[in-house]
Amino acid sequence: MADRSTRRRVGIGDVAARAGVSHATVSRVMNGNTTVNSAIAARVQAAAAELKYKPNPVGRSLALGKTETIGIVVPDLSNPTFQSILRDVSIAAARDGYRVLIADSSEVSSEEAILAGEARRRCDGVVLCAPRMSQDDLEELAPTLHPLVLINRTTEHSSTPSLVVDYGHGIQQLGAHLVELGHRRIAYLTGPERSASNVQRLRGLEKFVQDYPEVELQFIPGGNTYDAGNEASDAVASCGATGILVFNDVAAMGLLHGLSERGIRVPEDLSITGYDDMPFARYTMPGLTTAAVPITQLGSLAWRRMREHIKQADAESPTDHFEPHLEIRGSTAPPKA
Amino acid sequence: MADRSTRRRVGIGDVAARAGVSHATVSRVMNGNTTVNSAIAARVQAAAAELKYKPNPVGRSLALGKTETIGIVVPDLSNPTFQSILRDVSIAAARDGYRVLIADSSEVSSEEAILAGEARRRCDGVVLCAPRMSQDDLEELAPTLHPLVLINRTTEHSSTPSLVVDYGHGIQQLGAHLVELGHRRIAYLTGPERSASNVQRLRGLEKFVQDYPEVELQFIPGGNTYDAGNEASDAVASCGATGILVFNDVAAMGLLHGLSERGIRVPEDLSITGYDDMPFARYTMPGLTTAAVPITQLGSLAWRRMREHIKQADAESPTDHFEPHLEIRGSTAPPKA
DNA sequence: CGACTTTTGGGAAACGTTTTCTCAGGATGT
DNA sequence: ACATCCTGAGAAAACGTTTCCCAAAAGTCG
Repeated sequence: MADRSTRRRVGIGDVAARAGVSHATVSRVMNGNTTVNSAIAARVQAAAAELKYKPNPVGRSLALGKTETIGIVVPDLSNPTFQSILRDVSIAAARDGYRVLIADSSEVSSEEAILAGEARRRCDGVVLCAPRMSQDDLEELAPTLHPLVLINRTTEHSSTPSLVVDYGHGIQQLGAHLVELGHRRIAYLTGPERSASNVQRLRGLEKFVQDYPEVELQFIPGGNTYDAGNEASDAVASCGATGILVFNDVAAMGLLHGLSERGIRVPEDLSITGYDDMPFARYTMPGLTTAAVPITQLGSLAWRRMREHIKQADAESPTDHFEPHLEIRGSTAPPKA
Repeated sequence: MADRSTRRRVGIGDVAARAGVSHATVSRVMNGNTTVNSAIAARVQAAAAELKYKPNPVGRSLALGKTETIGIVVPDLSNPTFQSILRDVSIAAARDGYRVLIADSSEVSSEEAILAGEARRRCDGVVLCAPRMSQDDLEELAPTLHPLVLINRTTEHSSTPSLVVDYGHGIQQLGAHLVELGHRRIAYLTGPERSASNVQRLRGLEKFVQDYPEVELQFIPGGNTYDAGNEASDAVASCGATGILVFNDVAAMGLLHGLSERGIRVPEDLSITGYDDMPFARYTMPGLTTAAVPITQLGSLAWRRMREHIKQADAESPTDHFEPHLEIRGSTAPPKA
């Protein structure tokens, strides 16, 4: 079985034998340890090159106690927001020689804790996007996961860096925008009920109605998918509002499509806003007025925080805030007289 | 340093000590080996549970020679096609207890081989999407990567399963669709020059002009991004063609937007087709006529092939073909008289 | 009740590295 | 010429598992 003439991977021992030195020396050379005679080093390099030796990362990880990999837990990889985060984290991490292991919890929040734990065991740290996890579960889980970076969540225990988007503020801006255009009857097409960012939007809307007592705000159950937005079309069409705040761009696009099929024109008959400013938001017709989340900075900053905590367990753990800004496009206009 | 009272992770040894048995027995219990007395097994289970013991996957991987992880190399995670593949592969693999490590080559084809090699060393197999890699490089690389599954590429050496979309056929269908609508002057807005799937489209177009000698086909340099499509707007507007075949949906959407800004109406003034049928293609206004690539089957089938080869190195290696089908929406119509 | 088989669990090797410890030998200083 | 320092490389331990090999215990059969 240990037949080395057959297809066994070339190991450090093979290089050592070929260069006529010990394992240890080969290891030293491969890791740029300078305490080795340059003539021998050259011989080892040559042997390694001839055999095309590459250190086995698993053995390396075991000895070093680190994998140079981080895990990222997302609720749904088909969601553009998480795709974007994943991509940016991955690129930022790659720049520092780290890789990313993905764990898609498929929106099953009970899986998130398990997946995160498994990921953590395989990786040097975890980036956790768990919008639905209860706060209690999060508080319990977080300490076991360090180094940990949270996206859009925070914990009591302050040693975990968080990156949070101020969803409440963004929705207020969108609401204010509609009011300025003259809308008084406004509806919010909600997101997933237990989503943390949906709750933030609801809080923002509470403030919004305080600031503008003249508006009449109603809530229509929605979701965070195209289909959810699309299926809400009838409810939206008959609700009497002239301006619709939709949970996110994806649902807004579903709604946009549904309305167009019903002959309702946007923005002439109804103003629609999205949320996120995902890449395609500008490509709808009309372009979607939305709150732009500066998602690009988010991924790379997440990695920066992660790196700091990997290097130094007690690094500072600030909560980074991201302010969405209004992106006004064609889907909003003054209401019909 | 090996101070076990401080924050060291609980290992198999701790469980063994607590249960009053040896490492070996704990390992047997954890792996469901039935040759262990049920009373002792229960004791071990209890000890493991009390200590919250979870086997260290790195040690496990080293002993077992497998990581239960596969790598996936993609040229660009912001491309919806690869996002989709990644997601589906990830979900399918997760169902069998495998994880996915991502490697984004950022469109740098010289990186692809290196990334793939590194991924392979860390994983039990690699799914490779390398549309730009030269055939020679691919032939040289492929044997070193097994188990390997190729997306949209094939190799001579027949032990590598491939999943290929017949891009040539799809573009012929799109062309035929335009001809049937009455278009005679048609342009192809090309993709990246060295992209394998672009080459396939070009081959398909050769056949297309043979089948329809009456059409006048011209080529306009484009790309695979929104911006590339958008920037080609002027060239497209002034080329005299009435129907435009665009490399993919993303570029088509960029073009659509650019044309709309210039006051050119689609499909009244110009018919546009995309390619891929990405999720948003139906949400543009007008909806994009496109060749739908059955991308969902692709990811899960890729995993199935991978699993077969992980289990059994000499498993069959078929080339799976995917036929795009025409998806006719609002962006195509008869040309102006 | 003894010989022979079967269970069962421990010891030790294996997986492929890195790193500490140790010591040989050359250089240096006096 | 001798003691001392330093350099550099090998031996061995460590990382955390799984699994092979064996011996002891237990069971079976005549």
